[in-house]
Amino acid sequence: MSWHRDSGPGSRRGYHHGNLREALIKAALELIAQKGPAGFTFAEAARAAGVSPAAPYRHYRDRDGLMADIALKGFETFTSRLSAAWNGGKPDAQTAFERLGRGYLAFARAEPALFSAMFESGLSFDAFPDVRDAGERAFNVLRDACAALIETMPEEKRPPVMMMALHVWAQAHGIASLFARGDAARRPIPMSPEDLLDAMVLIYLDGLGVREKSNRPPS
Amino acid sequence: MSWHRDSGPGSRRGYHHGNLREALIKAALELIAQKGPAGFTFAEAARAAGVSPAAPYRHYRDRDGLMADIALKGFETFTSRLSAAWNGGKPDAQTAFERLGRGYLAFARAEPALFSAMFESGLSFDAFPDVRDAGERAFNVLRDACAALIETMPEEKRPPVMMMALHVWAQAHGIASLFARGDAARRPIPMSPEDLLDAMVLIYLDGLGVREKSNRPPS
DNA sequence: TGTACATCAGTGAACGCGCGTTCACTGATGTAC
DNA sequence: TGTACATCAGTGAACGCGCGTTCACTGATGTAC
Repeated sequence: MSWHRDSGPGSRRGYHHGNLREALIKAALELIAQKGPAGFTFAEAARAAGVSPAAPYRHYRDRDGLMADIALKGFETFTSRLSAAWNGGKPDAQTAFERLGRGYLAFARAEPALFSAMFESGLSFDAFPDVRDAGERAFNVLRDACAALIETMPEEKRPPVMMMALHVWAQAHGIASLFARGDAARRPIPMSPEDLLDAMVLIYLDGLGVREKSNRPPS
Repeated sequence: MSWHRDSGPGSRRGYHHGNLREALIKAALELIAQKGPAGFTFAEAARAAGVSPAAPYRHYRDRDGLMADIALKGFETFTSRLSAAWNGGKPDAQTAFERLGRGYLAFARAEPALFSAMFESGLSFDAFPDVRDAGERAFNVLRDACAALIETMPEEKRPPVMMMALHVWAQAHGIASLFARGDAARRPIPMSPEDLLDAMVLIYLDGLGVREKSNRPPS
């Protein structure tokens, strides 16, 4: 996956762009960041990539095809960021779990354009099954982390993994999309979204009985 | 707030529409429901309302003005639905609280167009302060319910109202926007969103210590 | 190593279309007297 | 009760614009022999 054959400032590109797909994605992301998930057109992305309006048709069926590719790459990036945050559950599951939540928010803040392409672009998952699959792989990082955390619990108190994973997803997603996103739709609150999520997850884990009572700090 | 002076099937309307604002909103909502929050144009809404493309300018500055009015009405409806669900905390705070959560999901499912206009239209709250205010009134229903629930707790265990309200909002909103919305962006899960939210909130309340241990059913 | 050829990935001109917006206008309604 | 007039809420024609999409084309690249 190389950039322009002859990249670098001041270089001339020839008849072939060399990396139009990536250039279109990059252009679309910048436009989304400026104007929201509906804020770009096929022609505009082509113009921003320095290419004729017909060129994108060599790579994408239509605007939705480009959008789906963006969402796909978004979920892939998301998966790797979440995996890195979880880091195999080291040094212990609870610490890593907290990092995972912060990783979710960090992504929403750092990549608002990807975030809205993934969750708010209105793409049909049926039309783009590979996007759905990529989304599931991201979810699996959360689910595996929940499974690891559940492993540390006494057997008779263990909740269903799927339920807990969906709960944690909804919590992180709720905070991210209401308070932590890096765009104009963020609602201001008098505390950091990270602290808010941390507190919520800790209370939730207490409710599950993950932490021993003796470990609970006074609230 | 009347409908057409001469409403009813087969009736003729005169030169004046009589209720163009409401007709435009209704048309826009139908278009949003079909094609997402970006899925209508000013001209299209006018056409759907049976009026010339210049007519909407008598009522709205531009498309965003109409969108903001939709979001405003959405928040007002949302507020009254949530209030009705809470119903003054009767017969007891916990029961009413559960109803409140279900009310949140019911709104997302029944009014996906309003929901996305309110939360995903990309409107700037700074440009439309009355929309922000209406959103805050909806939030206040949640906050007041949390305050009432906190009242039932022993004094030394009471969490900050604002924190709890934001937690509950994020939980309900996360479930609603991921799993309960009434449009194509809903993700299928192997249980009802209502049960999922109920379980999450109960676990969260357990974590807070709202319920006595003796009352906890075996998980 | 050279050459012929297939394929790939662009061009640029063209088209029909619908949108946003404006304008002078006009029909309908409300009100002062 | 009638009349004159101000105001409101529409019309419809017009405009420039950018979009999506197509088409025949062509420059660049890869490969078989």
